[in-house]
Amino acid sequence: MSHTSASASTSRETQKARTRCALLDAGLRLLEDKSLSSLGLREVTRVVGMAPAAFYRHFRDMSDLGVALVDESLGSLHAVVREILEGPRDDVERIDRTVGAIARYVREHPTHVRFVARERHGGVPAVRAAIGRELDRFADEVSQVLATDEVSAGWSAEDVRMLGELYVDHVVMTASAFLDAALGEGPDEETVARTARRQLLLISTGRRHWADAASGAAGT
Amino acid sequence: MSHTSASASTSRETQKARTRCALLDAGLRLLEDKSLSSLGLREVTRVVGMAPAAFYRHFRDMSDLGVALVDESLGSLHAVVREILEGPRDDVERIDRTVGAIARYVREHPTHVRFVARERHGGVPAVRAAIGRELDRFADEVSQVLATDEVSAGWSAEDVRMLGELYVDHVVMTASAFLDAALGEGPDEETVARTARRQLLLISTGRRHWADAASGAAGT
DNA sequence: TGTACATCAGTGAACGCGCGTTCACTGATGTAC
DNA sequence: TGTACATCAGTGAACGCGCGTTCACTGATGTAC
Repeated sequence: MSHTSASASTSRETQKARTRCALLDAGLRLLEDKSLSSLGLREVTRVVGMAPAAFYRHFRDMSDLGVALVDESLGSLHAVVREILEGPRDDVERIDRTVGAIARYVREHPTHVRFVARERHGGVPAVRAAIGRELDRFADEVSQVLATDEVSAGWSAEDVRMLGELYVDHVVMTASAFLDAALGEGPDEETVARTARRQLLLISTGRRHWADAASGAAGT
Repeated sequence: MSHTSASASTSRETQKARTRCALLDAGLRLLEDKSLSSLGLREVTRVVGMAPAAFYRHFRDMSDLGVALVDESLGSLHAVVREILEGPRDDVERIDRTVGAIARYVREHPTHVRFVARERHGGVPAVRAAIGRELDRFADEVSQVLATDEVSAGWSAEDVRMLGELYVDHVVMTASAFLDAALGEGPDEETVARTARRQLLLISTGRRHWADAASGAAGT
């Protein structure tokens, strides 16, 4: 056995976890005004206050640290998505809840949101892939719940999925807009919220009347 | 006068323009697999085959070159947007035209699309601002045309604008999805096109029935 | 047309700097008995 | 409990390298007369 007791982590293990966390925090902070591909290993260790070589005890390279940041960022968002989906299904109420939850999430985790928005199409393939995979899982989850709504009766699986993707993309756009608002770029928070609510309402309206349109243009 | 004739450019001027263009081309090519903030001045001049110092005859720094690339990229997209907006207004036809035009644009200018998608939230403030400004202009243009559609009768200016933004955001998302398809990441081109068409159809449907929904939730 | 001068895109050498990675090491923590 | 050994997170010095920027320069092109 490598442990003194069954589940308690040794002080060496916890210390290592603490350092790893410090590296992730420092990375995220530095990524506020630059992209991952231009962030240096030495910059990160300098902020943490450790020797550059120690970095390799935790990550293979910066791209590896980036993937860890994706897990951290989109993991915390997962709880928010669940919260939105589990509430009552009334259109307007669900929209208010969604936009409110996004606004709060951005306010509480601005650096995570910034990181994901920036690296989603960024220059580090492994990180791009990790983000794409997570967002895909969100679309799955959303689609699954949407499928059980009354208004989705008779919808093809493909149509439900395209709606789920539309919602997920819209959430990402809105989060990014809230972030700009928080930084004084673009419209203020209340304007972003109002626009987002109206856009979601419009999508909901389309959804309610989908049967008419879809039958007319089936198969396109 | 600084010219021999009134409007013909001297061979010195044309040569300078050619070199500038070569720098932009080289930059765009190199930006296929990295982001602007990690692209070096020496990398660009090396590809063009000139001394690093000559770079300064054309751009103050890489961020300056980036802004020039934004103008080039979104300038060429402007023609496409006009083309879409000027055709017939029938829903399905306009949707087909839109998705087709995006697919063609991405096929013809993949590097420009990649660049804009990547730098829209990238680490270079001046470039981010330039892209934001251009996309805002697109939203203006789109909104202006949407406002004259029959179905927009009675819409507030704010609602028309939020719809315009929804369309522009959707175009950017779709372009980015087409690009991934072209590179073998994610679903193939035809799947992307079908999804995009259905999503636009859903938005159109919502638009046609907006009067009902908007009156019920006015002011939110 | 010819000549003398001005302009300026591009050169090439030099600079100081911070980078990623390697290596043998230290010393605290954990393990075996 | 005490002792001898193993593990391994973190150190600090060293390396070669490519970077952005500067500078005085060259020589083709353009201008004035």
